[in-house]
Amino acid sequence: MARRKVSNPLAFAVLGSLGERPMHPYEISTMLRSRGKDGSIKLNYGSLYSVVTALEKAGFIEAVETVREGNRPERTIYAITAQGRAEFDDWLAELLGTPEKDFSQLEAGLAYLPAFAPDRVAELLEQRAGVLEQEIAKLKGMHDQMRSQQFPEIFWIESDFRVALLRTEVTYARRLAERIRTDDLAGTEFWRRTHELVAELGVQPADLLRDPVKYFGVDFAWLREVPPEAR
Amino acid sequence: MARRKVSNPLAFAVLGSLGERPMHPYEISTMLRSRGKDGSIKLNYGSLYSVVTALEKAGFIEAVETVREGNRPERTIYAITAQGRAEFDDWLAELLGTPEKDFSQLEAGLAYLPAFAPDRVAELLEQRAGVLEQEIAKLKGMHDQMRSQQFPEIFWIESDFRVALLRTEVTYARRLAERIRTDDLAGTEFWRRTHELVAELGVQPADLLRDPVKYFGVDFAWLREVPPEAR
DNA sequence: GAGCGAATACTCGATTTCGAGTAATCGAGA
DNA sequence: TCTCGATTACTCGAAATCGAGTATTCGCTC
Repeated sequence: MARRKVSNPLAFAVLGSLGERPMHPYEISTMLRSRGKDGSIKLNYGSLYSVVTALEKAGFIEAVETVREGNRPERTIYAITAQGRAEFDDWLAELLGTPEKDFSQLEAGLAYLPAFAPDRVAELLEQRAGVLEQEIAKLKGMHDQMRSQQFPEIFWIESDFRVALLRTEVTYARRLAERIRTDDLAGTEFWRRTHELVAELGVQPADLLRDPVKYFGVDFAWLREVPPEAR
Repeated sequence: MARRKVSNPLAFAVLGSLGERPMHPYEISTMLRSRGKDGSIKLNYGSLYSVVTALEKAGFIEAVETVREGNRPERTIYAITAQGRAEFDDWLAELLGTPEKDFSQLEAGLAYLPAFAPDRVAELLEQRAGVLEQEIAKLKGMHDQMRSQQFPEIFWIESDFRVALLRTEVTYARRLAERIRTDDLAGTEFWRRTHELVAELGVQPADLLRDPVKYFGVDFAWLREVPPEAR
């Protein structure tokens, strides 16, 4: 069985919301949106309702009332249980205290950099940096406004952290693009040459590495260190 | 229909791997592991085989051969198709050039900070920072070794980026813990007091905000700016 | 040469996740 | 008063995800 009975982060948000007061699912979703928490925790309706059902089955929340207004669908109001509070407590402690691997899309892309020619990569990275900068500016605008309203920082600290991550990404992307363009990145010449040869001779990159002396005029020491299964 | 026919990042890695040469699925998995790409792209067997099937159905890869060695299960060897190459190309360009929102667990945790008392939060954040520092040290050790072998940096750049992200997280966590402890974070006193009152009086946090003058002796200007659905 | 742990190469089915679709109501303007 | 877009409140089924389980073989030691 999975570590948590309901492991979707949205379930964590549901527990957190119901910890404040009983609500019906749709109300949880609007509250999350209006507080901007949907920027930190992925919210979608399909997941919301299935997660609520799962939390109920696990005994973390319970239906306390169903009301019907006019001809609208019934709204079931849920409240958190004692086990639910314990689960939320444990979960928050884990989220804060125990880092678990996040997978970022840029990381995935970087893992396959050699597939593109250096200049193409540099261009794309600069494009990314530009978009991210706009995103940062937007967030900073919101922060300035909240700060000017004396709105306590704890209520939007996650967004501030987000800015820190985005800044790191922008800086990294810009810097990497620069290093690629100036051949400062160790091995860029080899990388560049590989793509030239592939374009000129129509061979596969793997062929080039099978006979480096022929194609590059040198034997790469590091090639000998690569275990066969990574070839 | 989803933007991509097969959207799991592992599918991207499969396309990237088969772009080098034809392989059978298990071989892809061992190669990803030995190259450490499984640190950047989540790899698990269940997903691997279903993703390979989906890629085949979409025409991005095709079975070229099935071999059987001894009594072992048959291994089906797949190769990438022209459409598959186009898809990989498009996908990599998107991963690099177009940022898409990543959700980090710390961000999710920070979104619910007010639920814990300030000191508890500071403690957990410092615990997190400690663990992350070990992780960073491990990665840096690997990088030093690869650098000393002259192993081209493009082949492990994603891991270097990972270190940049982890560093940001450590710095942020340490700094935030410090700001909480020293009441430098705007609103920390209010936050601290809230938890004291909840502990002393046994009331709900929401009740305190319903009559701030009574509990805090002041009226919070920012409270009036909070729209009712965020209450 | 028997025993055993690691590696090989998957399979399976139970959850989870998703997001488009639906259907009613409300409010603003023509 | 009629219309039309936005909001409310959810449903549904297809697709994705997962990770534990299985069965074989290899290499090593005792």
